[in-house]
Amino acid sequence: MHKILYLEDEPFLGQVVVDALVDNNFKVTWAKSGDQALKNFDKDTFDICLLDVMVPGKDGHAVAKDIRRKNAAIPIVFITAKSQGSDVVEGFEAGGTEYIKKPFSLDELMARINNQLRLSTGRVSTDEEMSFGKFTINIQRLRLMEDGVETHKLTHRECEILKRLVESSNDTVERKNLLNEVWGDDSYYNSRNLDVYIKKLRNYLASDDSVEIITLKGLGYKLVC
Amino acid sequence: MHKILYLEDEPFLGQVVVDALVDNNFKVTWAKSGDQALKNFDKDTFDICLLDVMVPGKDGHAVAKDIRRKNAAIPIVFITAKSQGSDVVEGFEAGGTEYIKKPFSLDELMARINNQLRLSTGRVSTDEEMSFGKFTINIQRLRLMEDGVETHKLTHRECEILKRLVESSNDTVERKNLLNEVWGDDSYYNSRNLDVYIKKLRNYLASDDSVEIITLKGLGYKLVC
DNA sequence: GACAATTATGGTTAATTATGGTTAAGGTTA
DNA sequence: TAACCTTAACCATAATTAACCATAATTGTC
Repeated sequence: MHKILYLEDEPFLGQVVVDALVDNNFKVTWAKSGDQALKNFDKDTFDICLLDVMVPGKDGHAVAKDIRRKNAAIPIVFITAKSQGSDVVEGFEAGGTEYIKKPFSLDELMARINNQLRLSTGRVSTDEEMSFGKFTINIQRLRLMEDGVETHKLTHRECEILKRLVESSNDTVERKNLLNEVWGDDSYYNSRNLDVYIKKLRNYLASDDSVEIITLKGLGYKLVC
Repeated sequence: MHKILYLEDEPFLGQVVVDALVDNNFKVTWAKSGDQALKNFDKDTFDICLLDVMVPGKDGHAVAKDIRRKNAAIPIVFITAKSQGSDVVEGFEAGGTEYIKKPFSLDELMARINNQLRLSTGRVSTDEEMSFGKFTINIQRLRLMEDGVETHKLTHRECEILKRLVESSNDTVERKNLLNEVWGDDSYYNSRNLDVYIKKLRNYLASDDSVEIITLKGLGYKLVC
């Protein structure tokens, strides 16, 4: 989960953006003035800043300059109503890394923020792989391999669940946690759904006796290997 | 890649413009005085000159006259704060082929420079390019290259979608975001339409096994490489 | 505490629904 | 007209829901 510092004085727009950010799994600190933004920046650590330029008092550009002095690397995204070139230039001078003009769609906003985060964290791809028993799963490509040979393509649900079990291998994964992480809620139907996926995964893993998904009835599952 | 000679004495603006030029694939020589610009012009060969008129000492117009004497064809673009007609006339007399008034946006600047290059050499050059696996896409020219060799022309839609996937490579692009960004709405028909484009892109990318467009059913796509 | 009765939970398989894949036929526009 | 985009029709598969079965956990009774 990424932490974002958001500077916006308009309550309506601010609430809409905050909601969108939260939906997209950000931890949001919403500052309503430049001074408040800087105070928050000192108190906590953030992954990215989203600053509206036109706020009363210390504006977004001024805030950015201060932030940039303290942190040379953090991505700073500006929101502006002005669409003049000079404003963009000023923004880049202030240390901004991206610019969004009002009006913007929430999708566009999220795309730009994610893009900046990716750029800042280094865009290394690293095929993420995890091994257990004679199996290896490739998270990026949704593949299950046995002794290095691909045996199954996984669907993204299958992969999510298996990944979660492997992460905690030889340790219990609580059913309700699994449900909440994969589906976002632990309703009855999703619970039945999970049963179906566990069955599928057990079939995939049947060829290695040393690997088992153990049921802890009333609690959860444990992948032993 | 085109070589550009840039005369500018203001360090802030200069750095912003240099960064933008580099981002757009130019090799930049940044001179901070008229004399230095002329020295550089003699030492190297350039495809275009970008001269701020108002610099101390030998100004942009004077530099242009000298350059024009040595090279009758090279495009010269002036940057000026003055917006008076007389200044423009003087610029053209000095051999300038284009004029940009401060304040300007970087987009506008790039557009004018590209325009001049196109006029002078018959081909554009900023060429925003993105690479992944053994592929490179050229956004302006709508080309897909494999190991530097053009293999496909892309249509506008194909390019937009591929660009979006590459921007977020190894990360999920949600279907609804993709639809909203490319078509502006995520109606049923556009959704079927997207399927068709994904199919086309997969065909284009089939020759490199390390590059894949992964489907996350119910969620979106992910280009892994 | 032993035991069956009951209940809760998960297993298994199949049916249903939603989503995406594929190919081709219409439209549009330069 | 050719290139491109959109729509359509049909197919394939993933995700979900349903129905029924099995068993562990709990409860009640002696």
